[in-house]
Amino acid sequence: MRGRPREFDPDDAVESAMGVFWTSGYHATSLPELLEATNLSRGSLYAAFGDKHGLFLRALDRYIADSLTRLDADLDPRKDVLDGIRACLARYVERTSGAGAKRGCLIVATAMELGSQDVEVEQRIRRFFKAMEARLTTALERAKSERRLADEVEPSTVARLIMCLLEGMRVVSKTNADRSSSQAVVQTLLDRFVR
Amino acid sequence: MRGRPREFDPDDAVESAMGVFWTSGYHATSLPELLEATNLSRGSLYAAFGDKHGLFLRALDRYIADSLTRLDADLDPRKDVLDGIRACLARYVERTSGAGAKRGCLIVATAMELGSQDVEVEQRIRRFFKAMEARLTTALERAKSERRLADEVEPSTVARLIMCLLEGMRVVSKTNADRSSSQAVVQTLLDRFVR
DNA sequence: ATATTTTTGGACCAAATGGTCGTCAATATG
DNA sequence: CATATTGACGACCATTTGGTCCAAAAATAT
Repeated sequence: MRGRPREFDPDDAVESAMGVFWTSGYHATSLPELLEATNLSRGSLYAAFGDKHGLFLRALDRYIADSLTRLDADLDPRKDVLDGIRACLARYVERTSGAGAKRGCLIVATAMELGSQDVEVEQRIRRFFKAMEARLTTALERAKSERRLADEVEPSTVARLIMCLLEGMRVVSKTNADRSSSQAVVQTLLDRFVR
Repeated sequence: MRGRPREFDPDDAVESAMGVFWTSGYHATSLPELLEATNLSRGSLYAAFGDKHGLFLRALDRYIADSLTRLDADLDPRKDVLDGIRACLARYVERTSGAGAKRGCLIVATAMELGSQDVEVEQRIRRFFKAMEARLTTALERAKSERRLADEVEPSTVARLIMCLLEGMRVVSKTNADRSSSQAVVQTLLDRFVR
């Protein structure tokens, strides 16, 4: 290609921007903050991403992709199902304790801040939850077929229950990052639904 | 009292403001929007509430008070415990379906938007969750003493589990307000924890 | 070496932001 | 009635907002 090559890596910029949006939310993040975090000038940023909203979408997409990647790693079909589910829950327990908990979750925050006002965002959030629910459902169906899930219970319903529970933990732990109570909740859940 | 009397009811103004914050969030709500919703002039609003932040705190306090009032009504100690818990859950199912679901929950939205950056807000949110958890715990202890709660299970842990689940439902239903799945989740929960 | 293409950085902009203040109106008190 | 006190209103303000644009620089292809 002709012309002067880019001096920055767009993916790095997206990652930096993601960090700012993550800690501050969309509206509370200003252009100057974004510029400082990404080390870009206004011109470069707008040329590369269109506008603040475009950059946010990129950041959100990245966050979602990362989340699903971790989920897939935890629920790897080659592993023992229950180990996978436990790993997944354990990860959320970690994420809802200590300093990390205060940072919250970009998806949850975005769902609440823009979920019903920005169609592009709404679509992404909905897809994420659908994807997460689907992965959990698959895992639970596997558990069920191995007779390791409680009998009377439907995998898809439990999947949604777990998803809501985990996301709710992220909300509550924003102002109360108590590890042990998250731990206890997850343990109780497992006790009642799994064998 | 001396001087010209107020022409507006501050509580009405707070309620109107609450509505705007509820649908748009703190940062996305502008002064002009607040002025239109409350029918106040800038001068009056600032004289009565200090600033945008002060008005928001009042609105949040009101929302919290309303929520706890409803919770207390549902979990009325004079009623059958399980009926109370069921009523409480049913209320959340209602709130997470249809148009109302898209509006979300001011507490959850505020927790995510300001929870870790605004100490006054953080305090209020934390207190709310503590209060909600405490009420649920009390109800569940009553259920336990009546042997209507699953045996191996601890009321305080189940209380937190339910709270997280309900708040998580509010998050997920922001972009997927499917009544029947909320219904099924709640039913499954009851099936596994209650007799 | 030159022409071409693209990036860069920041000056610049209009609009919107939250917030203040002075003037006038309405009531209570003497 | 006169005065003191408070409220209402909107003009006004400094700052910040997201966004545009252009001149200079830089790097490639010819």
